[in-house]
Amino acid sequence: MAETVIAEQNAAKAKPLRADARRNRDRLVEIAAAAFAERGIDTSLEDIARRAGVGIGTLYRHFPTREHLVEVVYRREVEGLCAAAGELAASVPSDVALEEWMRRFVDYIATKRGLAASLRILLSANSTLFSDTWQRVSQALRQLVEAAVADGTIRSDVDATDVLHALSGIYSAPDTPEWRDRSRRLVTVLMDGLRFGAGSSARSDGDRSPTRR
Amino acid sequence: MAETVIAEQNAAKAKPLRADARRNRDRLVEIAAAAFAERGIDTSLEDIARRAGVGIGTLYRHFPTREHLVEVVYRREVEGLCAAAGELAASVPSDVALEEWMRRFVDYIATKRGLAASLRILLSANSTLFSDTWQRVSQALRQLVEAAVADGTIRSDVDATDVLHALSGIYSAPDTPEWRDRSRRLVTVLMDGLRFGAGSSARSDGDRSPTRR
DNA sequence: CACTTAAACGGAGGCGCCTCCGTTTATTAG
DNA sequence: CTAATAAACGGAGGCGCCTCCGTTTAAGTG
Repeated sequence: MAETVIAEQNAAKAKPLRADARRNRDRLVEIAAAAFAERGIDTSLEDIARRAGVGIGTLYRHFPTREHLVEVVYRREVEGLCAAAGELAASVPSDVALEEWMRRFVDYIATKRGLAASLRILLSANSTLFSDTWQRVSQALRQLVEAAVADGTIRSDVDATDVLHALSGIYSAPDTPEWRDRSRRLVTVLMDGLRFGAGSSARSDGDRSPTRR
Repeated sequence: MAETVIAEQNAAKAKPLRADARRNRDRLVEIAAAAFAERGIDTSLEDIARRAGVGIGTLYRHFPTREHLVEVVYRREVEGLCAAAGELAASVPSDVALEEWMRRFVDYIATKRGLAASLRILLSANSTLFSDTWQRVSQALRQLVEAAVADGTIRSDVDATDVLHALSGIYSAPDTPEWRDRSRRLVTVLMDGLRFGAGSSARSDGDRSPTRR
């Protein structure tokens, strides 16, 4: 029990996987992600298989244990969040990209709140998973912060680590009903502070920061 | 999931429990202790009920969750170990009592080795349980050490904390096949060291310490 | 195409979990 | 001793877990 889950095979290695297998696997992960988010990490696997329209045997062939499935879903979500950093950076001004990404980060954590206990167990039983995802998130944030500093849209006397520390309060905050709103407000405050000492350029949107909600 | 298990109701409080109920409960704990030791913490609860000659419903009435049952068994065993300290102290010379108790401690840990992972989860999910048992064990050890120091059967420049530290290496040692023997040998070495600087009296058994197996 | 076969599928079945509730029994009052 | 009753019993039943294996199918081969 609680043995470390093997890291997901990074594409193209070992076996290409048959077309139907790939399809079923992807569908399972998708349905599972929705199910976990909606009904918690203890959702019936049989139910997930049913919803995905495959037999329970198929689910177990792809994911030998519940933990395997949870890990894959978790990694996929973290990956999605981090990939959004690149897309945002490419489509909106750097400070807006940073702000929007932090909001999504809050939303992401919000969906994980209910799973806290179970996730903690998973993460402590699988330290690779923990460090992998933490590293990935840091990297995404660094990309955004450095771009914004380079553009002069936020002050230059901060770095990604500072922002990460500022954000980390979000983790430790108690799980109250107003948690999400409070956290989003904190992001706004943080961004105002970051923009405050920014270089001369990029201040065209003088009304964005004070926006509430 | 993983909610803290309520501390066992200390005798005589709340409800005296009907005779048959008390009997069944005791029997369940006893059988469960054997089953956990023998087949691991994941043993089927149905099987435990079966062996105890009661219905599964009875088991669940007494122990609403698997964790409740495990906790009670665990506390009972720690209690037994610690109670042995008093008995030993009353029946054999103080240094022998200390030595024998440490051997039992090693044996006790040995039976818990296989359960390490599950126990860690239980202990981290229930900090009261952890501190309670740790405190209880320390107290038993202190009783023995102080008696032996007072008798002059072991050196007087050590205290229970020192011995506890010396013993704690046992916890961290890797779980190899020869673990038990090595640990027992360490206890012997430790005792020799403790006796070495002892007061004049109690050296009648000059051949006990060097004994190997 | 037809054929082959390794790969993938899926569900029946066995087992354990846990709840619910009709039945039995220890205990107390008379 | 008998009756009353609260407490305890215990197992059937519903559900989920997971394995095993007979059936189906995608993807090469001639």
